Amino acid sequence: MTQVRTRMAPSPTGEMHVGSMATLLKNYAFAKRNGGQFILRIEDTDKVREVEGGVKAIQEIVHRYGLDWDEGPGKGGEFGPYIQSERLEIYKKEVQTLIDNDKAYYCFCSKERLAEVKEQQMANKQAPHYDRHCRVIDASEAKKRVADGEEYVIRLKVPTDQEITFTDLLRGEITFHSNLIDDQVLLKSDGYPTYHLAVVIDDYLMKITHIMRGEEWISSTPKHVLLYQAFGWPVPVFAHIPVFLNPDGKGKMSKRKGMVSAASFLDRGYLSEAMLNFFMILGWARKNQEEVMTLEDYVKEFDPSDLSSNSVAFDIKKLDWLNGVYIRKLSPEQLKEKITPFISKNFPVEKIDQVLPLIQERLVTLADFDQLTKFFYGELNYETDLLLKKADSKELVIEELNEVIKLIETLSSWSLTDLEEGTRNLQEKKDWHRGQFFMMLRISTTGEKATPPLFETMMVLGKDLVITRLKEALNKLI
RNA sequence: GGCCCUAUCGUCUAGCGGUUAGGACAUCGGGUUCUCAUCCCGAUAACUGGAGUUCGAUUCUCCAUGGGGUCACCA
Repeated sequence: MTQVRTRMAPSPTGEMHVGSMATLLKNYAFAKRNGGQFILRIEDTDKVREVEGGVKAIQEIVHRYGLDWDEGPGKGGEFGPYIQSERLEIYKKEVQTLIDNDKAYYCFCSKERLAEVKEQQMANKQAPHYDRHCRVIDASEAKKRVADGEEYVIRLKVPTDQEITFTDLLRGEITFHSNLIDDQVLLKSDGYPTYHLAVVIDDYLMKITHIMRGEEWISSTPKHVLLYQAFGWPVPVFAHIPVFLNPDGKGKMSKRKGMVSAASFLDRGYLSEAMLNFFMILGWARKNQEEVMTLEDYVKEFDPSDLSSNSVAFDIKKLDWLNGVYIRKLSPEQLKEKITPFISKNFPVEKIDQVLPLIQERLVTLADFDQLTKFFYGELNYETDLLLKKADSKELVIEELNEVIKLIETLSSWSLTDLEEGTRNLQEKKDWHRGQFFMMLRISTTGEKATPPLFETMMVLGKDLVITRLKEALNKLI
């Protein structure tokens, strides 16, 4: 049994998409499950679209998700370098063997001519494709034109009238007809390889056994198969993973419909563990049907052939639920550490240890912290009418407030039991409507209709602040 | 539009010829409770359609329809 080796090969052209991270997870898990290696390779062959710091950002986001690679940038490995722009000589050498074996040819067509051809084809309602204008150029003539310094690209000489079949782990055999395949550019005029050339060469040289990538690559896979054949290399196992659809189930998940970068979810208060768990259960279910699972569980069970071959909607509601599950699992120390970046500058830090337990089960994302705690500091701003809710009269509320203030001022100690017992006794003795009374207190001390339990909240606020706010409420009424 | 992939509740799925078609999220009820949340209980809700194959099709085959992907010197 040969060693399982998987890889993820992102390009540094922008922030990594959640779909890419989900695919990366699958590659990671499958390699780990089989005791193999997971390789990270940077596909930076598009110098036009590359963004500054992109290579570094890729490594960072993988680490932020709690994952790592066995070989790749920053790690090394015996099949390096793992950054394609550092492998240009390899591609040039390999593509030359293709030329020598008549599997590829030089093309001198200008971009203008290509555009014209395309326009013509569109006008005739034909599918746009390269018209193979340069395919017939004699090899020696081509060599001469290259030597003369004429600009060129190298194209794949796609065979005619041939069926190209490959096996996809999720779907079985997939067949394309070669006549429908374009003579793909392999080497660009700037000397860089295209994705198609580089991916085949690198996957072979890096001994990748299983190629798990997005479904959007299915239609270019026959080109890759042709290349493997042209090189005389064995074809690896393919597993094309379904794409994420927008939460509404319409169309491939895209920037147009919201934030899609893997980093943005973390920045919005989703836990990496919840994100990973979410990726796990989108399009796959473990044997016992349980949905909350650890990376370890997943690695033990994940098999790409069990993946659903249908594209799946990115259901934010389910993610929210999972995130809540993971937040509730956090120890006080873990929660404090993870939520720190989301704490407002105005929040009184000395109260954090008291506040966190009160809001933990109420957090959907870590970013909810502000909304849930803003009444612990700063001015309250609520409609006076709220104080009167369900009350028979304004006078009653005024009486209630006066009595509670008196009670709190004479409390022997500021303790939860004293405060709660005293207040409850007062309510019972006076026979005030319970719901009305407690809601009125909640509004006057927090300005909110929904808060953590009232007495715990008042304890955290402190005696002075509670009295101040009760008096402010009173003032609003008189 | 051509080519390729695909089709079970609103969503993610289990099912791999015979099931009261199961679970999770969401939704809606109810309970616990000072509100919200948590937690517990319950309910609504699905095999896209049509031909075959078969004693029998959600399950196998074909067609239609729907959905998705892809058609660059981008990955």
